[in-house]
Amino acid sequence: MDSLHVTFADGRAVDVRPGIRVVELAASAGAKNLVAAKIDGQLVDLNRVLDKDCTVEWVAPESKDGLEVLRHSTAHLMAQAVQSLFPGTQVTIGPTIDDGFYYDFKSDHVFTPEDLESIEKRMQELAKANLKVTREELPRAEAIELFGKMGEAYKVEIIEGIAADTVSLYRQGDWVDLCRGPHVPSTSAIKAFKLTSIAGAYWRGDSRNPQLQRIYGTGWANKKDLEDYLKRIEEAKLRDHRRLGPALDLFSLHPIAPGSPFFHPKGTIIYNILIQYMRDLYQRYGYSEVVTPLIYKTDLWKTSGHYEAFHDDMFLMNVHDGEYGVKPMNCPGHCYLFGSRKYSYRDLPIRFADFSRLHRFEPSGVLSGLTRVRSFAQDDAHIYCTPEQLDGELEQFVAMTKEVYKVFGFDRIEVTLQTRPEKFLGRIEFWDAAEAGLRRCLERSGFTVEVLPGEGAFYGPKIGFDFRDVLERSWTLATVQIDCAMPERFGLKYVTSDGSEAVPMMLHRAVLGSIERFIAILLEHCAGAFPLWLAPVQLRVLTVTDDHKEYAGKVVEQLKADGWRVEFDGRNEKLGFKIREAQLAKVPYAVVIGEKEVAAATVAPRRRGGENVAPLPVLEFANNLRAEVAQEMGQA
RNA sequence: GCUGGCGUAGCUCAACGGUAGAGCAGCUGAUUUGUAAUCAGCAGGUUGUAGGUUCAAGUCCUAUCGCCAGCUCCA
Repeated sequence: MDSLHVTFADGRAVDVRPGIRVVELAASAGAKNLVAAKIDGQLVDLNRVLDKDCTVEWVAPESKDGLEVLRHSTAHLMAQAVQSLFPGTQVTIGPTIDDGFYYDFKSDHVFTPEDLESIEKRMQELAKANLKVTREELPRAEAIELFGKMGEAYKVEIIEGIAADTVSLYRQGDWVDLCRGPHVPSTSAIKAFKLTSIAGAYWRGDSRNPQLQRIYGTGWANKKDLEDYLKRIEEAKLRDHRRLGPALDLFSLHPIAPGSPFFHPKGTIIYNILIQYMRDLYQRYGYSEVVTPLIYKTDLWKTSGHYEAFHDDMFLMNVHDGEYGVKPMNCPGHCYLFGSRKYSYRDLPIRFADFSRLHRFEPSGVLSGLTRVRSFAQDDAHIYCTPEQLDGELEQFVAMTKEVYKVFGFDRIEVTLQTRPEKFLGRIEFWDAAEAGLRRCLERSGFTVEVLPGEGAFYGPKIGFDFRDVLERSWTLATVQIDCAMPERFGLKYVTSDGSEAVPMMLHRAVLGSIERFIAILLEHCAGAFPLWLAPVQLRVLTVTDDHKEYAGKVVEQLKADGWRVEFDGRNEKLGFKIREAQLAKVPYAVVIGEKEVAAATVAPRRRGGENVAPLPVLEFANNLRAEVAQEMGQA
């Protein structure tokens, strides 16, 4: 065979000599500005040699694959820079992540923010030096010897874990790293990057292992994309609930109670509306709300299994006659409630809803605004049902979740199925049945699902509905979990149709998740501009001059009597100033009252954002508001 | 909890080891104003806290609390 048949992505085909390198093929095909190629669907270096008929697809730096390659190569460039500046530093792993990359190092030197600047500078020099990036393959044993000689203990450990006979190395200049690749053909292809932060990270992600130093960076195809990204991050910070919440006077945090938010009057309005919204849904979905104790003797959690698994995360206290604990979750209490009387299969399902405040002693390092707190409430409920009712209950939960998220406009949901962890309670056959039930439910739900093996709770598998905050961090809001342990541990029974006793199925579920976390995500989702039905202040009545205060006062009373949350701004200020303040406070409507409105007995509403509504009588305005709320809540 | 960074007025930020300052917010007064900032004046601080070094500490050191980024964990 003296020629190879190459087919391009656009359908064109050429015959080329065997042994041609991809980069030469690109040149002859007129393809420019490439970082890699896909041969038969597999991402490869441009220096790869062609030895058989194949299809070829070019990978531009801006493409998803291109950025992946580029960022990976940038991570290598960073590692090279770090090792040249700080001899003795060992490299470990350096993968790409969303928008960038990181590399974990073991070094006696402690990296500082100033170091990032010098590392960046060295990276730029190395990029400019246009070092050829070359791939070579080495037998496993030789690679182990090579990295062993270099003092790269972590790399040796990685290679020892690789099953293949040969491993691939990448060289650029005098620097070499173990890597699967592919990489850019030369360091000069790396044009736009920035090192962003330093953090600690455990080797292989295990806190029992040595802690490494991780340097994060972001990398892009060109300077403009980099600038755009940095700008996007800056803008996202403006939507951060930790900034917006206090600025809008919704909540605050004080060192006197770390991780335990104070909700101000305006934040409390939102808090209570969310709970009321769930209560209304509960009415429709057949839940029964209960109120249960906050503090229990620790025997409760010894029975449930939480004491052993959760001990360090609980607020415990010794009081007079023994050890008590503040509840970190509602389930054990609900089990007592369920067990306190005899239920028949005819009573099931029983759905106990509970908005109790929960306390968990989270490690100080994980506390963050409202997303990770030590004191919170959930729209929590536990469902006790027969095995036959399981699928129906799961289906109902998914329907409820979909209904809720539609109202809030949450569409970027990531659904995960989290299965049995290494440490678990209960019988394996329960777990298998439970996981099968969750899988059936998800298959019918239409969601794209990611399975996270071993990530389930210690008492059962779960489905998580995750959302991202403005900084792209993922948080679980809704969750449904099947309990494979607690009903049995608490000796729960119900009477079946044949008069015998059986252990009920138990589900844990929340739609909003923690109210605190939900408010955080909601706040960032709408950038503080809450929809009318949720806005803590829905209307602000503004006077043009003092002459209009009397009529405006009557309008305020009328609107309040009609159930609206109204503020009155009758200050001696210019209208423009008051409008500006209402706008900055993100009040949905500024209701302007001047001479014309007094004369015509109307109001002149201005929507948040600037749109003016034609003046109309107060009651008519209120009717329009009612219609707007109904539409927001999907009841129109 | 671990690693690193940061704590100055209500907020955003200044201040070489040498008298803690500005803008906004607040208060007082003037101005009576039509859809995103009227003007003037006043007040505001044990520089997170506790030690230490120094003639002198917001600045240097130690401890501690909190916050931020990430890791481990998690609604």
